Amino acid sequence: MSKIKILLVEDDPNLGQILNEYLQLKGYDTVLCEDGESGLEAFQQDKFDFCILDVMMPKKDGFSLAKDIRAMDRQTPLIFLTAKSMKEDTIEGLKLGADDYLTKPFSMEELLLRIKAILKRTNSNGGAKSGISSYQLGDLLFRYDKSVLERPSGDVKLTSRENELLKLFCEHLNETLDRSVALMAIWKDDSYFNARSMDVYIAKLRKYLKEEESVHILTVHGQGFKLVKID
Amino acid sequence: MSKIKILLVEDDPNLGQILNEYLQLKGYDTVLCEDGESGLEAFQQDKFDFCILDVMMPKKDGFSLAKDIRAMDRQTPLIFLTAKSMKEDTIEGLKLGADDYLTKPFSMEELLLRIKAILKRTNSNGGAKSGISSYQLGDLLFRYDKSVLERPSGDVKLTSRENELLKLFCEHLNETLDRSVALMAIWKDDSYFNARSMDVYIAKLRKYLKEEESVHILTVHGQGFKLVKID
DNA sequence: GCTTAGAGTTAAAAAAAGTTAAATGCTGAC
DNA sequence: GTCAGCATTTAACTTTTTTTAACTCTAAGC
Repeated sequence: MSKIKILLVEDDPNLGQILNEYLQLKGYDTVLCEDGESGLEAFQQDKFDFCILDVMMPKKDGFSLAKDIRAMDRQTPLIFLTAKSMKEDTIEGLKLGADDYLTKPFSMEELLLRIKAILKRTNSNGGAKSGISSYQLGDLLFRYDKSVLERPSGDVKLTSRENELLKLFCEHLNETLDRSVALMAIWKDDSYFNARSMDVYIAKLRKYLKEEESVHILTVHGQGFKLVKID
Repeated sequence: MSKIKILLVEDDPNLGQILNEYLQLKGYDTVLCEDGESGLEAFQQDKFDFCILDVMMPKKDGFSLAKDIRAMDRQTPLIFLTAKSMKEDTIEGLKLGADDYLTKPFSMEELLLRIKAILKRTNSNGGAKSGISSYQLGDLLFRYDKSVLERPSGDVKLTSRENELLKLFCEHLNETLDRSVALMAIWKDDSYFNARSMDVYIAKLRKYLKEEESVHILTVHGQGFKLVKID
């Protein structure tokens, strides 16, 4: 089993340094970023098993960063560090899908305990580390783990782009998925050509989903797409 | 617009009584239940716009009740009342989909503020999570979820602007919808050109609705438009 | 009744998305 | 290493959606 990889985003160089060294000492693989923007870049570049985000940071605060991370990925555990015990912040943070919350000052042991508790929980109850791995879409069953879309008329083997894109849609079921979010999540780069490439994949997915009446990808012009399931 | 209906579940008779009277005084329609089980029955019986649940209760605690409510209904706002500031509880509760959290003792004003804030938020961000996804307009059925207006003479596929605008009208049925409100809601920017663009869409919607005699978009000169349905 | 700002109508321009196929890139078998 | 086969990107072209513009009509104030 390889090392658990943690993204640590903390603007205070002292604290950041200390946390970073401590976590590495404890056997984690860490990446330390000094602000929200570089944190986002790092998250797009690599796969992480855990995120620790400071709330107050220059360029992009922790909540904003969490929102972007959550748009790309729904399950990576995420905890916030904050200066004061602000109830409003706690609630905001937790609604963004945080798993926990630490108020400064906190002890290293406390942080470690929280991390372990969360990893234990997410690893055990989800089976695999990567959360949900299959989605029911009417009569279709999308098996992300197997890259297959099981249909009454016959299964379709999905390519990795198709697979990732459909998963992203499933994670955002009935919500608009912004073009840029999808592009950054899958292509790691929001550019004209990648956008056109995505359009091609949208067409492919539509073709695969065509036989299921209750499921549609509809386009939100100028913004993105929405996978809609009607119950 | 009718009164907002709140389900209040609180086992302490004193606090329950006080909250109930206060909320009614403030113009809400309330139903008070003394335990989780009767709370669940009440929720099954009626439609509510808001739920306030005590966490510690006999028969069925607030979390269990919340879970049951969420199983039936994903969007009705829901806040918890709890005796102590227990972080674990807060997190559990928010993961069940709570919108907020109040620690006893709290002031009536605080409760009221939270309720208003949440209602405002959930009403405004309509987009993805808003409950209703289809509207009956005489013989026409507007299916927001599918972006389709179903008419006896044949269905019309709506573009995303048409879809959003018609939904906004349906949400404001028989009320004047201000130009600026619609522009901000859909175009995110209240400017001359967007206003003219909207006028073009008004014309399109009128054309689509023409065959249904009982439904009209009428203009309120200098202010906005009003979707009127005659029963 | 005249004036004017707001709204209605229509069509063209511009931007975004859909479609299809060819070009390119990648991977694994040989 | 080379080649076949598939995945992905690029490209050219089409269609749809949205915006802009020009012109007309109407309501409200004077």
